[in-house]
This record gives sequence, structure tokens and C-alpha cells, in this order.
Amino acid sequence: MPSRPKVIDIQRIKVACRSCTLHELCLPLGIDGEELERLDRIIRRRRPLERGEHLFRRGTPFRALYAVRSGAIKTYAVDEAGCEQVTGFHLPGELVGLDAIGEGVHPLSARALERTSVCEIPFDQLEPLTAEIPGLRRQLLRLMSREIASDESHFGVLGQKGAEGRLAAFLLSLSRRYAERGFSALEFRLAMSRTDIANYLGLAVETVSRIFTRFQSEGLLRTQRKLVRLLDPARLEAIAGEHAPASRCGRGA
Amino acid sequence: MPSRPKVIDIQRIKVACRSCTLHELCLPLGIDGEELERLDRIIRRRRPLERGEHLFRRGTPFRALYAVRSGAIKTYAVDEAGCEQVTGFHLPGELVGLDAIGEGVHPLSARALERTSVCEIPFDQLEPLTAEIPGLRRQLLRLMSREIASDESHFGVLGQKGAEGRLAAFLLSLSRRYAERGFSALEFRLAMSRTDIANYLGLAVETVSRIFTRFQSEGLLRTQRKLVRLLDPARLEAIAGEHAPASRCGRGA
DNA sequence: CGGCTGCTTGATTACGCTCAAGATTAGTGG
DNA sequence: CCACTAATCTTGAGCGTAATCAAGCAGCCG
Repeated sequence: MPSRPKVIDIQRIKVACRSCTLHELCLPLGIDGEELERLDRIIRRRRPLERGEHLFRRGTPFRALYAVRSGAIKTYAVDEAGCEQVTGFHLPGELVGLDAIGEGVHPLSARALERTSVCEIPFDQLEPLTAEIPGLRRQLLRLMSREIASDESHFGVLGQKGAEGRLAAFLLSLSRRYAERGFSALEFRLAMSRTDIANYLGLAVETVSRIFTRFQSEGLLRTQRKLVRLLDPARLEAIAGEHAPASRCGRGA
Repeated sequence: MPSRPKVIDIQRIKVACRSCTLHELCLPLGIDGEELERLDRIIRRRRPLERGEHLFRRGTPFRALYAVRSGAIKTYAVDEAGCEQVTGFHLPGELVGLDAIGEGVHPLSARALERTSVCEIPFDQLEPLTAEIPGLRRQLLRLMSREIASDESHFGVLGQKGAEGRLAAFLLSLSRRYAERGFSALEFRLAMSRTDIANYLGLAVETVSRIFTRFQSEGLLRTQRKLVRLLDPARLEAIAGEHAPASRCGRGA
């Protein structure tokens, strides 16, 4: 396909890892010089995904990891009944597809929540490169390990918190991640729908909507449509810390 | 400590990776000959943990990964209020501690559910070894990736299933894992208490107990105390597949 | 402007939690 | 070996949180 080669070239230059603002969060952390160039050379930048477009679908063969550059990706599973389960939202600097290495097939589908550009990192080239670049090897392990740790902490949210605690924890998690990326921790735009949030948190849409309203009336935050402004993060933390139901805080054997 | 050096030596010989029955599930998969010996040399076998004993505690520095050899380990977090959240159960052949690589500190505590022996794999020796042994490098990535994928599928259980579906899914997951290890898929001993199961599944103990009773009265299984025999795995699959509450099966953006 | 999708609000229902007590089993020491 | 204590598990009754059902409302697109 000979379509707009010039534009693509410009893009390539602009997004080289060395000049990428996400450098400190992404795979290249701790790598520079000639090693960074070697990594850079295997990375492919493709045209941005439009809102709703799939990055990959469940069941397709695993070829590459993807690093989000801008925009947002949601990953989700669809069970036999056609029911969707949202498993995560991925912001710039985060990797998508790590769960597919094990079986060589994507266990989840991934689609763009808004206009989103990603870096494609072919795994058959990345993997041998980690043998030669210690910093790269360690960073890949770190990122995978953090993914596991963050999944585990989400268990706590789904297992122990009531509806208010879940939404509070979710908003604070987004806040923290936006702050890490240099955006405001207190005001941000939700890339995902309430339906997606509800699904991710294991709640009904109506419940999420009601809690937004309640939080607003209690002066914890202000929302208008997708835009959220946190007014009292400290109290949100407190609410996120409460373990609402099912908590006979005893310990087993 | 000069305690029973002979016993330890015998143990060392007996559990060498090459002769370990978990070979096919554990870290050494796909490695043999001289490479396997190199891996074997860095692995340390320590005295078995007694029931209730900690393998490590939350907040302690990360030094090593652990492979369960026999017995079972539960991992859990304790929140500010002293409330426990069980995040996983680890059977023989599974690695514990993968979530600690990222920050260099264990985010969870791990304790033995019964008499348990583990292989200790010092990470500062394992990591450089992965540079030289491609099979080892790939297997470590595979195991981490599978951990992520299995955590994601647990989201589906916590988020979409009702109480019956959660317990059914849990029992089937154990069944599958026991079968992979050469044990019976239909009859096994639960190493963990009902309290731990309930906590892991985000339910109250009473609910778990009631559902065991209900399953039994419907002829799906038989339990006596810790022992479980699955009588109708097909119907359990069906129950595990139902998405009980909060499922307006719609898809978001 | 109409049709659509996404969000909000209200009324009712139900699933699973809480509280309470009894039943079994395991662990301990006389 | 058995009595005693302490867990763990089971069962029952009542309640509360969040789901379901049902409309109405507000942006957004063609």
C-alpha cells in the first residue's frame, strides 16, 4: 500500500523512543545510546486507531506487544453468551498484550476508546533482544510484574469493597496514573463510558451513575459528562479504603 | 545451624529438577542437559514450611522466586483496617513472588496452608541466567504471562458471576489444575478453609457453606469436610458459565 | 430535525450479608 | 485414651445493598 509515505516518515521521526515523553514509563526506561537505537529499530508505528477500532481480537495469534502512545485502549473478554467483561483500561506508556505470551494467542480483545496511536513491538524480535540488553530484559520483567501486582490489587477492590469504594478506588487509580504522565491529578477526561466503568467494577450502570451523583452532591467531585474534577481526594481515599460488605476481617489457616 | 545435614542432602538429591515430577509445569520446562544443571545449581531447597508458617511477608525485600514443590501456599494482602484479602492459592509447580519483581518488595504475604516444600530461586542469579539460556528466558515470560491471563479471567468470575457461579468456577479451576499435576480431576482435598475460599471469591463464609450444601443436595458433588468429589462436572461448567447479576450484555464504545 | 445512544432517576425485587446459635471436628493436656 | 477447648463449618431468620425493570432526559450523529 503506497499511501502517504511522507506522513508516516514524519511520524517515525517524531516518535522515536529517545524523544518520546513516555520514555520514563515505557519499555525503554533505563536504556540509552546504541541499545536504545536497537530497540527503536524493531518498533513499528502504524496509523492511529479510530475510536472503536480493534487493536486485536480474542483468539488471534500473538505477534507483538503494543505500547500506547496517546489515547486509550480497553481490553475485554466475551464469554460464550456474548457477554462482555472489561478487564482493563490502558493509558499512554502502558503495554497491551502481555497476557498473550504464554499461549501465543490473545486471550482478550483490545479496542480503542478514542483516537489512539500505539507502538507495535514484534515479539519475535523483542525476545532475543532482551538477551543482549540487560536493561531491556529487566524492564520487561518489571512491567509484567507490575501488571500482576496491579491485577492483584484490583481483586481487593472487586472482592472487598462496596459500590462506592469501587468507584472511588477507580477514580483515584486514574488520577494517579494521569499524574504519573504529567497530567492533572485532579481534573481529567474519562475516555470510557459509564457502561465500561460499571462493567470493569462489577456493577450495574445505574449504580455507577447514582454514585457519581451522590459523590457530586456530597462535594467530593464535580462531573460534567466525561470530565471529572476531584474536589476532595482525601475523603475519596477514605471511601476507597472502606471494605463495605463481607468483611469479617478474620484470618484463615 | 548444623541441624540434620544428612536429611537436607538427601532432599537435595531427590528434588533435582531433572528428576522432579513437576518438570513439565515449572520453570525448567524445555530446558535440559547442561543448561538444566546450571539452573539447578542456583536453586535452594529449604526445610518444609509447617502449616500456617509464612514464606514471606508483605513489605519484605524481594530476594527470590519460589516454586511450590508439594503442599499449597496462599497469598494475601492485609489492608489498613487489618482486613485480609486472599489473592490466590498456589499448587505444586506454580511460582510465587512474581508480583515483587517490579518494586523489589513483596506486595503480598504468603503462608503455607499445609506442610509445604518450596524451591527457592534467588532472583539476582536467575535474572542473568535468562540472558544465556533462551529456553529459561522464554519459560519465565510464559509463566508470568499466564499469571496475568489467569488473573484476568478471575476478574470475570468476581465481576460477572453470582455466588454459585463463583464457587463452581473455583472448583473447576482446582480440578483442572490437579488434573494437570497428575491427580484426579474429580476427587481432591481442599487445602484451604471455607473462610479462605469465601474471601478469595468475594463472598461470606456462610454463603460458601450454603452453596456447598445446595450443590450436594442437587447431586453436583459430594463433600465431607475438606474432601470434594465432583459428580457432575458438566452441570458445574454450565453454572460457572452463567453470568448471574449485573449483565446487560451490552458493549460500550 | 429526528433518531440514536448514553446517562440519569425512580420503584421494586432479590441475592447475598449480618447476626445468632448449634453441630462437627481438630487440637491439647490431663 | 478421653475430656475439654477452640476452631471451623453448617443452618436459620431478617435485613440491606445493589440489581432489575421502566421511563425520561440530554448530547451527538447523520
